[in-house]
Amino acid sequence: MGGVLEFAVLGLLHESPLHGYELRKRLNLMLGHFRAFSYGSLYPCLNRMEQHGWITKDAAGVVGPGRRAKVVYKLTAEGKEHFQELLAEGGPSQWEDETFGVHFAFFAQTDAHTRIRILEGRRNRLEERSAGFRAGLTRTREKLDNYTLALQEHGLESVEREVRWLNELIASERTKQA
Amino acid sequence: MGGVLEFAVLGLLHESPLHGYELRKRLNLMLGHFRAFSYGSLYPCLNRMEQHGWITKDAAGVVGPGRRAKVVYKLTAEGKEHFQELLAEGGPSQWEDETFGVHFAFFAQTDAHTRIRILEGRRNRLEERSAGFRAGLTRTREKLDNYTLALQEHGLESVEREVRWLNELIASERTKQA
DNA sequence: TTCGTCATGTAATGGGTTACATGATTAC
DNA sequence: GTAATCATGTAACCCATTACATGACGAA
Repeated sequence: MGGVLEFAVLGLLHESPLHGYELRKRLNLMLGHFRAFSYGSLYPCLNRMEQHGWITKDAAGVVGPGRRAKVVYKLTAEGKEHFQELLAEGGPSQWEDETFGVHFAFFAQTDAHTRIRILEGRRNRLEERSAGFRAGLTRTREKLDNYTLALQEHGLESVEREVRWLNELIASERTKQA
Repeated sequence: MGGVLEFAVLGLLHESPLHGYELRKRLNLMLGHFRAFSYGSLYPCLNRMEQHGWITKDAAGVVGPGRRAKVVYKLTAEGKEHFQELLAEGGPSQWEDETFGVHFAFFAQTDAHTRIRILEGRRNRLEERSAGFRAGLTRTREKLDNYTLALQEHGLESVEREVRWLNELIASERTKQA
C-alpha cells in the first residue's frame, strides 16, 4: 500500500476527474525527471483504489455493442478525506527522495504548517546526509581513486545545493506566514 | 539479470576478496547517496553469482563443530572476464541515473575511450531531459502553480548543473588523452 | 487506407525491501 | 555479563517494469 503513485493519483483527481491515459500523461509531466509510471502500474493501482472506495470508475461516451467504454476516474468523499490525511502527515516518509517531490508538487493543497514541517524535515534529512558524506570524505579521501572522489564530491555539492534551495523556500514560507 | 548490485559486487571483489558484511559496507560507502543495499538483496545476489561461476565462496577462519564459517567471496577468472565485458559496454544502459554512478565509480578500471563514451552518452541523455523540461516549462508555465513550477525549475537547474560537471570531466579526459 | 495517437488492460518478471532468525566477537 | 557491532542468511512482500493484446479515432 501507500506508494507515490497512489498519492499522485489522488492529488490529480482532486483537481478534476480524468481517465487513465490522461492521468498518466499528467503524472509524468508533473513529476518530470523524478519518476515515470507505466500503464502496467497505473491501471492495477486504480483498481486497488476503487476497491478501497477512494475513487469511482464511470463509463464515459457511447457504449454500444462491441464498443469499449472510456473510463473516467473520480474521487469519492472518502478519497478526498484520505488524500487530506496523507497531505497532512508530513512525517519521515515525506522526506525521502522519491516521496518528497510528489508531496511538494501538491503543496498548494496543504497548509503552511505542514509545508514548513515537510520542508524542514527534508532539509534536516539532507543535512544528515551531507554530514555523512563529509565524514566519509575526510576519513577515506586518500584511499579513494580520483573518480570515486569526484563522484562523492559532486554528490556532496548536490546535497548542499538542495539544502540551500530548501532554506530559501522555508524562509519564504515564514515571511508569507508573517 | 544484470543489475547495479551485481556489477558493483564484481567491481569490489575485483580489488580484493571480501565477505558479505564488509562488501555491503563498502557498497554503501562507495555509492554514497545513490543507493543503499540490504542483506536481503546482497546474499541472494552472491548466490546467483556463484551459480554463474563468477565468484567462489571460501570458508575463512576456524570452522569447528557448531561454528559457522565466515564466508569470503572471491572473483573467478570468468568473473573477471564478465566484469571486463560489462565495463567495456558503455551503451545506453550505462547512461541511466541508477547505473551511471556505479559505472563511474569503477572508471579507474576502464580505458579512456569507454570513459568518454559513457560520459558523452550520459551528457546527451541529460541534455535531452533538460530540453524536455524547458519545453514543458514554456508550454505550461502559466498553468502550473508556484510549487510545481519551483520544483520543475529546481529540477532543470540540477540537470544543467550535472551537464556542466560532465562537460568538465569530458574535457579533462580529452586533455589526458593528448 | 494507413499511420499516429488515444485508450485500456493483463501476465510474467524483476529487483529490490522489511522483518525475522540466528549466532560470534569485541569492548566495557 | 552485557551491549554493540560483526556476520549470515531466509521468507514474505511490494511496487514497479516490459511485453503483450486489443481496439477506437482522426488526419493525411
